[in-house]
Amino acid sequence: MKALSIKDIAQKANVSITTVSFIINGKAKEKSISDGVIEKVEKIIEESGYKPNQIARSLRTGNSNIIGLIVEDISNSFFAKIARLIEDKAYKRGYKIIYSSTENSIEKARELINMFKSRKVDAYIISPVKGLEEDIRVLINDDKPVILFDRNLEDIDANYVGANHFSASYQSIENFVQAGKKNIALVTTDIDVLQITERYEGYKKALLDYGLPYNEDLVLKVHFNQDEQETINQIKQLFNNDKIDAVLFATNYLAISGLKVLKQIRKTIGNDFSVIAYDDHEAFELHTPGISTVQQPLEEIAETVIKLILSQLSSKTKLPIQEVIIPAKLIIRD
Amino acid sequence: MKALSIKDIAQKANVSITTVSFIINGKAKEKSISDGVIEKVEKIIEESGYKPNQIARSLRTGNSNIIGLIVEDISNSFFAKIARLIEDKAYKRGYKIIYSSTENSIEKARELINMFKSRKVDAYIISPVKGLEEDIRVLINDDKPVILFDRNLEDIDANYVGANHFSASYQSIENFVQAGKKNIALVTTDIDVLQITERYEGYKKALLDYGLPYNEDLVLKVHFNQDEQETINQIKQLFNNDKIDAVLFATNYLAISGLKVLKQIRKTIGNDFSVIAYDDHEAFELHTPGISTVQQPLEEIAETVIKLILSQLSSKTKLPIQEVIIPAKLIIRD
DNA sequence: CTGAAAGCGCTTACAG
DNA sequence: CTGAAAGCGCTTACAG
Repeated sequence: MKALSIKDIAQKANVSITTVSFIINGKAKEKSISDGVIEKVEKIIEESGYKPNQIARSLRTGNSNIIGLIVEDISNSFFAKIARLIEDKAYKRGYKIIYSSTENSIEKARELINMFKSRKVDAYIISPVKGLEEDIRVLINDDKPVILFDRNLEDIDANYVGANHFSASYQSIENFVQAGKKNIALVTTDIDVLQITERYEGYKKALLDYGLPYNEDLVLKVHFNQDEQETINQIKQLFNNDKIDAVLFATNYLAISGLKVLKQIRKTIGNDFSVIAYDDHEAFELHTPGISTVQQPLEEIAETVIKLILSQLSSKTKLPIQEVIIPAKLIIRD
Repeated sequence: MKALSIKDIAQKANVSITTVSFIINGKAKEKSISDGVIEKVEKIIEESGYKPNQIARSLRTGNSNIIGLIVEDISNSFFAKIARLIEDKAYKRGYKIIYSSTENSIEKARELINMFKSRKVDAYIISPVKGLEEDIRVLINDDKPVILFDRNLEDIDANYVGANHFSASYQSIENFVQAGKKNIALVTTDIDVLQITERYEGYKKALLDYGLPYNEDLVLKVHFNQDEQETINQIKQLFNNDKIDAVLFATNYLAISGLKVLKQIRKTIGNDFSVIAYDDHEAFELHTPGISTVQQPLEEIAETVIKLILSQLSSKTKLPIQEVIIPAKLIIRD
């Protein structure tokens, strides 16, 4: 059973495929097709269940009504939630999203961009890895709308939407200091991307401003791709230092590993030991006591990304580059 | 800057596009192209960075090397994890995955199938909603490989991979009974899909087998699409009944709502009150005390799905329908 | 050993 | 008010 084509519809209606095409694309009025013909063709399309072949349309027009979304890991709840919000919003505007995970690998990211390119996606939303600058530049030179989100790249002039990681991290430390904490640890990763280094800078700057010494022994940078067990071991070792009275986890999955450690070594979170996690997670609200978190405004990020993409998609001329920095919110729980 | 086409490569190499096409598709030997020509063309392709236009290829061949994955909600960690595993495995075999969420709406599911159809995906992996039977039947009649997973549909003969929900639910209740529980509650949803009704049936059968009465007041069926606050209120009301000494939550998000209630009403989980949650979640391991869960073997489900899809994709003839039921595991924590 | 040509299903500039 | 025809970039049956 072969699918119907525009030719079949044209034959059934006794008109040319040109006429059918105009009607399908809402250009009937503009091309002054008579009302009778419009009605007849629409009825036949309706009855036959004909759906235009999008592949053929893409080949001809060079676009696809598809936006490519590249994230680090779709199974991370931060990305899963952002993806879902972006999908919803794009869908309402007639765009579909296809997404894929880079797993923080340049090669995989590059392959994904190539795949999207050869599928002629109309625009790219990318949570990039370092080293991808050149590939992104090529897309931009090609006049493809590109929005980076979550993490920016230093050597590139691209649209960007993300939270103010430096200031969120700074505020977290400030909060600890005001509660009288003296030995504040940071658990972060060794990936060299801005949204992580900014959290580190915020940590350092806050210590400096409040006259606390920076102590290397209190900073743990775990290797990005390592086993969780390895991470757990390293955190356990860090927590051997019982001077530590507060800790900021730079990502939600590090915080989860950290909480597992605390459970294992039976250290309780309370007045003597405070925790803040970067990026919320359902486990944090449920935890006893509740875990304070830095919350990025997911809804606002998704909305801004889609708005920027759509305005670029509908604009004939190249729009100026925009960087939108959205404040993150510190939620204190106990 | 227009992208290169096969024509450009043919011109540069002074051969026909037929020759280039054969070389790209690894048919050079079979078509006995001379080694010199192969080398020359491959060098030009390499140097120019030429990538074949997949859209054109799809239009011509009618397939796409893309598998469509339709889930209920990609931001649910069960689906996010399955999606990621399937993506990895498919990727290694040269297939890309595009995924999208139905949000349990027949209309959205139907639109997604149509979108995938018009994009000529090669195969479908679907976590279906009831009412989609006819649409799925059309795909199967069209000789498209289709695998349902997580939940099966009653009136349809399709390949299926999923956990044994009845027996997992039965075992959970058995576990409660053996611990001496008498008033075991069930919190589930009102969606009418097999994987949910089977959990309900398992609950009832276990009570029956162990001589416990079935008490309607102990079963809460919350409405699928309602606000979480509403769910929380209903669970709170259920827990007013302080005879209840154990509760099985039929999904992980219901369990999360339930744990929030327990925290609010300051009821502690322990000897007097036991909890089991269906589908694991990071929050459960971290919870104090740890929450026992029914774990579906994600890895095995993903692997089986991909295997079935690939064997259908590579088989010329229609393969017999297979239903693979994989046991779920009850993990007891405290 | 290699190529000319048809055709996949559309859109659109041009013609009348 | 409507249609014939070119062309998007490929693959492949056929011919030599």
